[in-house]
Amino acid sequence: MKTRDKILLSSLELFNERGERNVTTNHIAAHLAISPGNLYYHFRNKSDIIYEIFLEYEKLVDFYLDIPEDRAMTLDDMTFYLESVFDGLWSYRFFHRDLEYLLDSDQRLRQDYRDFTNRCLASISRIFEKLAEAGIIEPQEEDLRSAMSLNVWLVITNWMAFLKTAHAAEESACLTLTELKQGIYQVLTLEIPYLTPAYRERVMALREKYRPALHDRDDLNATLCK
Amino acid sequence: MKTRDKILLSSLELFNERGERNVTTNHIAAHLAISPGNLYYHFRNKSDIIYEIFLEYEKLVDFYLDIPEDRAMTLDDMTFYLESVFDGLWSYRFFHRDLEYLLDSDQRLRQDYRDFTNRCLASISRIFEKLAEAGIIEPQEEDLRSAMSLNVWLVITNWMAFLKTAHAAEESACLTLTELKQGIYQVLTLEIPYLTPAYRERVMALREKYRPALHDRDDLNATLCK
DNA sequence: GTATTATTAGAGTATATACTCTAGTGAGTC
DNA sequence: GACTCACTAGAGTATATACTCTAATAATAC
Repeated sequence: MKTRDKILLSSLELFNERGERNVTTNHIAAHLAISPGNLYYHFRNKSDIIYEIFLEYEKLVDFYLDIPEDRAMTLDDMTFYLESVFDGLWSYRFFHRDLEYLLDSDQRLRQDYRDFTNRCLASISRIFEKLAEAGIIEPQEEDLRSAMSLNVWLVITNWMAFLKTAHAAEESACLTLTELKQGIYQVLTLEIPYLTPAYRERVMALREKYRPALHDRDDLNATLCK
Repeated sequence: MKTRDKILLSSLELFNERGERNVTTNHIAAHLAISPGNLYYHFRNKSDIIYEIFLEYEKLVDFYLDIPEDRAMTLDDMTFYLESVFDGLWSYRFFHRDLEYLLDSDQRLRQDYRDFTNRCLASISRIFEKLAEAGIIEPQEEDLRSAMSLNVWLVITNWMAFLKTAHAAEESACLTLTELKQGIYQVLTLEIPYLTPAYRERVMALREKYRPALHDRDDLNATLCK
């Protein structure tokens, strides 16, 4: 693997693990056992590394959220979208953590992220529309649909922060993809009132699969997360 | 005013304006025209300043979210809760921005914030319960009510981050309380399906008051925010 | 007044951080 | 063998950051 790609990979790994704020370019170089000079041969600065990682993230989510227009939408599609988006969020989880700072220090990123958000919102709204066409949810006026889409987006992008901050015993590193996907339970909660009678049972059953475990997770975590 | 209080006030002001990450103890001292030594006479370190500011924030929100148990809830109560919570969010807006980092660097804060979140969630849930008792929304099972409360919390705490990141032309400083309160529109969107026929019209009218302006706000901002 | 205590200034320190500069090395080309 | 060129090492730099230390001044108690 090329040094350049190794830098991107290690950076992402370290950022996700410790948070961008706690990872310096020297840390990245040390982690790869290369010199800082070498790192700066491949990237002009830290922002450039982050920007390239964002482009990957963007590409991934755009790929996941591609809506097929030649056929009706199924419940499986919806499940796929939810699972995928949370997968993406997990793989690039450092990003939303320090989002505001990152956008403040890179105007390119700010602009691109804005467009990205708008594309995501449009996709979510389109998914709702197609779910209605498929008779899974009741059709809604566009106004309501976009407000709902925005709420879905807010829940999705804030779910991880909630997990990491609301559970005292957990360190940041101490978070599993499974827990993250309990966010799906929250998203489906938003849909409940709009489900058609024909699909209500099936969606509720799907939602049940993601229900957070009831017991206090602290003990479990103690064993799971060293 | 005591130097100690001035430090807290200036810190909050600078944190809100520039973000905690961009404000050093030296900046705070310089802003007050006092020496760093003086600042460190009053506070052991930066974390202690942040912690005390959090305690204020916590106290304020706890005060706002006190639910009177001796009478029924009105629509005005609900409006007050929403307005107040967003006021609090505005006054201490730096806090949620760097939340994860702050909690990672101060265990007291982590524990306290966790308890704070849980109290807020309980209050939101209790508000829903009392809104149902008052015939404003349909009563719901506890399960659903707590999932809904959590969604409300996620929307509220993430609304500002959304505003600051989704609008490219806006600098962080460039955000008004009015815009922030459009978050109320989003929260009321969550309630729509649960409104009783008796109150539906009134709540929808209330919601309308917070609807975000339709036009592209960039031009307006250019004039409003220097 | 004198003693004590609270407060303040301001220079200083140890460490970290993002990034630069110079001097290479090694693989391929002619 | 001479030359090129992508790549790398590693020491070094300017600046910033959180925080400390000492000495001095103001406020208060007796």
